[in-house]
Amino acid sequence: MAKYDFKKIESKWQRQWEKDGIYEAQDSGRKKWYSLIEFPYPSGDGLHIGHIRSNTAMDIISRKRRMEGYNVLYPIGWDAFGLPTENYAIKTGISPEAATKKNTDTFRRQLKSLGFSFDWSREVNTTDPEYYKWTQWMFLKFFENGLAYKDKVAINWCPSCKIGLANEEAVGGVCDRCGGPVEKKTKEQWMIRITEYADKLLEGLNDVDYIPQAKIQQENWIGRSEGVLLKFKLSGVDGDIEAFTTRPDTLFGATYLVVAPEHPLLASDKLPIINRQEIDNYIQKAIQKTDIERTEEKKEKTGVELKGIKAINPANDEEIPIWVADYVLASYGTGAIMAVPAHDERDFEFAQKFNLPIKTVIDSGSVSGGVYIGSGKLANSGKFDGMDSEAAKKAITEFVGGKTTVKYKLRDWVFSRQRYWGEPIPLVHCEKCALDNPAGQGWVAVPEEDLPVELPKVKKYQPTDTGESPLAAIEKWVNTKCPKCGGPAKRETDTMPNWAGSSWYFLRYCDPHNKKEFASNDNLKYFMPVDWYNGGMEHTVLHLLYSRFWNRFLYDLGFVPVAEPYKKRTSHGMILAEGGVKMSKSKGNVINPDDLVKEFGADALRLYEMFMGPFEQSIAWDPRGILGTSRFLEKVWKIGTDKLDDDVDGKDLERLAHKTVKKVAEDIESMAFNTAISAMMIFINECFSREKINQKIWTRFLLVLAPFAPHIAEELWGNLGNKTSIHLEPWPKFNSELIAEEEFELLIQVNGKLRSKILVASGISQEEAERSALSEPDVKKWIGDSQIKKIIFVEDRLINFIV
RNA sequence: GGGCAUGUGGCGGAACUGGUAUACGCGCAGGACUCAGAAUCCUGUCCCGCAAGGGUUGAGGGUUCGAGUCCCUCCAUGCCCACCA
Repeated sequence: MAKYDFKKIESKWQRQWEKDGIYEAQDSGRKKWYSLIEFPYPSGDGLHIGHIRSNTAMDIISRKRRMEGYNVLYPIGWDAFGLPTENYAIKTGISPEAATKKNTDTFRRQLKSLGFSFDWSREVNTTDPEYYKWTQWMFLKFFENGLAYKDKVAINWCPSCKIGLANEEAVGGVCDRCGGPVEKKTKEQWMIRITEYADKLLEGLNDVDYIPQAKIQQENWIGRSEGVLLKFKLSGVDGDIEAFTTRPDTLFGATYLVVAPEHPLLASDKLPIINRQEIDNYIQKAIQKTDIERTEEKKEKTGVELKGIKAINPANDEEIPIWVADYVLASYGTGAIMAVPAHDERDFEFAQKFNLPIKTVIDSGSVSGGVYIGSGKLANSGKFDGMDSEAAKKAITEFVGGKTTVKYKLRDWVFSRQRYWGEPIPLVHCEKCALDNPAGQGWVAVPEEDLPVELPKVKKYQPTDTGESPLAAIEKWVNTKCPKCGGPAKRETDTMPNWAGSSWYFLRYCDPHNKKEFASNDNLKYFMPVDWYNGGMEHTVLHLLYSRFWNRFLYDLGFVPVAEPYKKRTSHGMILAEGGVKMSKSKGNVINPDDLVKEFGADALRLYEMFMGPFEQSIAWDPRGILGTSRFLEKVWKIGTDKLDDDVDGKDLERLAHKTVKKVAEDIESMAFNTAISAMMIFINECFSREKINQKIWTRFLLVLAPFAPHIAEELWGNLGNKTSIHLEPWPKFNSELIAEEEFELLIQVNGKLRSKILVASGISQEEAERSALSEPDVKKWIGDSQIKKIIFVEDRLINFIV
C-alpha cells in the first residue's frame, strides 16, 4: 500500500486545480452563489490560524454549493491600508508598498497551501491605485451629494510623538507608541453624514438573515429613541434652552436644567451670569478631559450653577436653576436636559450632591423615596394628576407645545486620518473658489478623469510637527491647480480611514478588472447580494454598519442593484492560545500554520480547526488536537487504498453511509462542523473494523468528505479511475427510507427510572409495547405487586410505567 | 451600571422540538508488535460500591411521569457598550 504522502498529494492537486481553473466563477449563466469572508489585513506576522478557521468554514460551504450545481463566487483580496504597516515604515524606512507586497506574497502562499477554493483571478488589493481610484470616486459621490463635510472634532493627540492616535492606540489615556499621556486636540476633519441613513439602516435589518447578536448590536449602535423637544424660556432675559426627553410625563418634576459644557448658550456673553469665571474654569477643565477620564470619574458627578439666570418650567411656570455639568453630553440630543431627580438615577445623584429639590411626580406604588424610573400614575402634576404615564406623555407634550422627535446615538463618521498609508481624499482647496462661493468653503473635487489621486513617494513616513499627514510635507504634490478655475490650489493631505476600502470590496469582486466602472451593472445584478457573509464579532458593529451604509448610498444613486448587501451574516469565534489568552508575538504563543501544514498536512489542519469546537465560540488552541484528525485521515487513506471491493455486501454500512451524508449535509448548513466531522469519524471507525468495504458505499462517503479535506478526497477519487475532479461531482443524496431503522431499542422505565431496554420493530403500537415490556423479567421485578397507575408511551422511544 | 453569551469527565466538547447524559477527539492506563523507541493495533477509562444498586450536567428551588434542556433566585466566567436623558 502506498503511504499517505500528503505533501506530494496536496501540492500536486493545488497546482492542478489552479491550472484547470475549477474554482473560477463565471460572470453569468447558472444560478449563482456568493460566499464571502472578511478579506484579511496582510500583517507582517503572516497568516493567523484564526483566518484558517473562518476561511475553511466558508470553503466547505462554497464547495458544497459548487457540488450542488451553483456557479460559486468565493473571492479573496487584501485590506492592505493600515497602521501597522505605516508604523513599520516609520520604524524601518521600508516603504509601505514594499512591505505590503512582501506580506501579501506570504499570505497568498499560505492561503494557497491550505487548498481554499478561492477564485484567485479576482484578487483585489485596497492599496492598488486601480482599486482606490474607485474608493476615491465613491467619496466624491458622498461629497457631491452633500454627505461629506468638514467639522471640528476632538482627536486623541500625543504631544511627544506629535501624532493623532486612533482610539485603540490611546487605551487608558496613554500613547501606544511612547507611553506618554494623551491629550485632546480639536482638528478639522472630513465627516460623512451616516446619521442621515440611520432609519434606512435600521429598517434594512428587517430583510436580512443575520445572527441575532449582530442585529441587536447594529440596533443598539444606531440607538434610535423617540422623544420630545421641550423649550424652557429663560427668566428675565430673552432666549430659551431646548431639551430632549423621552419622559415628558415627568415634566412637573423637572426641578432644574443641565447643559453640557460645550453648549452654545455658554458661549454667549449677553447673559447676566454673575459667576462667569467659575463657569469658564469648569468648562475649560471638562473639555480638557479625555473620554477615559470622563468615564473614570463618572461615579462622582461635578457641575456648577449658572448664577444670575433661571429657566421657567413650562408646565407650572416655576423658576428653576440652570447648571452646567459634564454628565450631559453635547453630542446627544440638544446638549441640554431637564433634570427630574425623582425619576432618573443620574439626576438623582446630582441633585443629592448639590442639594437640589427632588419632586415626585410618578406614583411608584409601593416604593417610597429614592428613584423610581418606571411608569405609573401621575402625582403633583396639576390637572394631569392620576393620569397614566403613557397618556400623560402625549397630553403634557401638547399642553406645553413640545415637538415629538427622534434622536439617535449614532454619530457621523469621522473620515479623516492624518496619515500616509491610506487613500488620499481627492479634493483640492482653492482660495479663489472659496471667495466666489463661500458655501463650498473652497473645496473642489478632483475630476473623475484625474482619478486616482495617487499616493506620492515620500522619504519619511513621520507625521509633520503640526500633526498633518506626511503628505503635507511634499510641496510638489500639495501644490496643484484648481480643476475649477485653474488657479493655484492645495491638495487635501488627509487620507481615508481603513474602513473605506473595506466598505465596498464585495462589489469590486463582482467585476475586479473593470477599468470603466467600479463594477458593471450586469455583473452586480448577477452576483449581488452576497448570499452568506461570515466574519468576526469584532466587525459586527462598525464594518458591517459602514459597508451596509456605503452600499445603501450607492443603491440610492442607482449604482448598485440591492439595498442590503448581505443576505446572511454569521460569525466565528476566535482561536486563542493555550490557556485561553490571546495569541501575540510578545507572548511568544503564536502558532505558525506553515509548521502545521508541513508536519500534518493542510487537510488535517483544516479538519482540526473545524473539529476543535463549536464554530461560533472562541476556543483555545490544543497542540495535540490535530493528532486526532491526522489519524482520521490516515485511516481514510488506508481504507481508500486497501479495503475497497466491488462484491462485498454491506446493507448496514450503506445505511450508516446514508445517515452520515444526511448528518454532514445538515451540519454544514448550520455550521456545526464539529459534529459533521464526528459523524464522519464514526463512519470511518466502522469501516476500519471491517475487512472489505463496498466501493459504491465508499464513494458516497468520499463526496461528503471532499469539502472538508479536498486533497485526500481528490486523490482517492482519482485512484478509483475518475478523470474529472471530485469537486465538480454532484452532491450526494441520501435515501430517507433506507435510513429509517427497522428496529429500535425501546426504553422501559418504571417511575421514570430506566430499568430495561428491548429491541422491537419500529412503529410498534402502545399495546404491543406494553405487552412486550411487561413480559421482561427485569420489568416484572421492579413493578412487583404494585398497581400500575399510568403508562406513558413515546412512539419509537420509550414506555414509562407509573406505579 | 446596561446588553449579549457561557457554565456537562483530567481536557476540547456531544445530546434533534424535554425522553439511554458524557457521542467524537485528546489525554491517561493495560496489552500486542519491536533488540529498543516512535508509529500502529487491541482493551479499558464520570463518581461511590465486591455486587445488587445508587449518585452526577456551577449552587438552590419549581413545573413535569420524566429536566443538561423549560421557569425563578443566586454564584462564576467571557465579550461588547458604557452618564445616550
